Amino acid sequence: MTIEQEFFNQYRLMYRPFINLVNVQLGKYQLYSSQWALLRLLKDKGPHSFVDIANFMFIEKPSVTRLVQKLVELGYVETVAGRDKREKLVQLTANGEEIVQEIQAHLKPTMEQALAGVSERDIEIATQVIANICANINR
Amino acid sequence: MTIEQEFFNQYRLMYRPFINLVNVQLGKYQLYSSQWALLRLLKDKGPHSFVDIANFMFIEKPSVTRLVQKLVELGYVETVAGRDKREKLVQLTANGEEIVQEIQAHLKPTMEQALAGVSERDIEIATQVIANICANINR
DNA sequence: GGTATATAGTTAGTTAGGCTAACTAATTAA
DNA sequence: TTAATTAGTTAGCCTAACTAACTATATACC
Repeated sequence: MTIEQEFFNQYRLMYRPFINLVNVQLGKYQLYSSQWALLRLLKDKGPHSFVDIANFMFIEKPSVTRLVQKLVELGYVETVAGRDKREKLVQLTANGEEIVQEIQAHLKPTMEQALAGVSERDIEIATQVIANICANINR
Repeated sequence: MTIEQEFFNQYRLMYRPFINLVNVQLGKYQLYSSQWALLRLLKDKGPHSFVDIANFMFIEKPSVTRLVQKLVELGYVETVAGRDKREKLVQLTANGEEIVQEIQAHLKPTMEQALAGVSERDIEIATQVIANICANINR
């Protein structure tokens, strides 16, 4: 097997165990990892329109609608008027801001344990490799 | 954001685009990436029981049943008697062996292009990082 | 200005790819 | 010989996406 195949093999193999682990931690907040990914995006980069979110997360608009609906129900995000009457911006509520911080702290030890024994340098390299692939794929 | 969070963020972000890319390539063979993962396991490591497959792929037994059913339909794998009357082993058919080789060749350029601009050394490091996380999570 | 086209978001229905619970058949331990 | 364990299956559920087709608003073209 080539090293490319080996990489993608390992990549795929890790996905389910990882998502399951995160989902267990998020259960406490009635969240799933997809919703958590959106909360993190809003926290890191501020309010976004539905289309922007779709582009950032590499998912389709209807998927964004559902994610946002659920997070609105939970009171973690809200929508406000955008640049014209069509556009809506999604942003964190005050409660959402708090919850994101809390979850981040809650997840930290789990993430650290998952990466136990891996040097910071190697984590950074792996992150960069994946970012490069993302860029290559979504060109 | 910590480097751990950054890594997992990137990791998750790449998943769908990658799987979609692979699935498009596999469409030609009426396969999805999950089925392809199983074919590759059988190719690399020979016949396995259902329980072994579940353990190797980190999925549950019923999921294995469905994967195998589909691959049997396609004529790529077959089941044979195992060590006792309960156990069944899954193995590639002659046709399956051929198809795996063909698909591997077909996927190669796509995989190489996805990893364009990434050094072999970094790919290996990234693979090792992910393997370590897998080991940490599934302990 | 009026019509065609494009854009933002929604709704409805489908899919991949998992899961758990509960089952049967065969095996092993008490 | 009876109870517990193990291998695989069936049925039904769930997440997290997808496409197609829709409404409402905005822009471009003649």
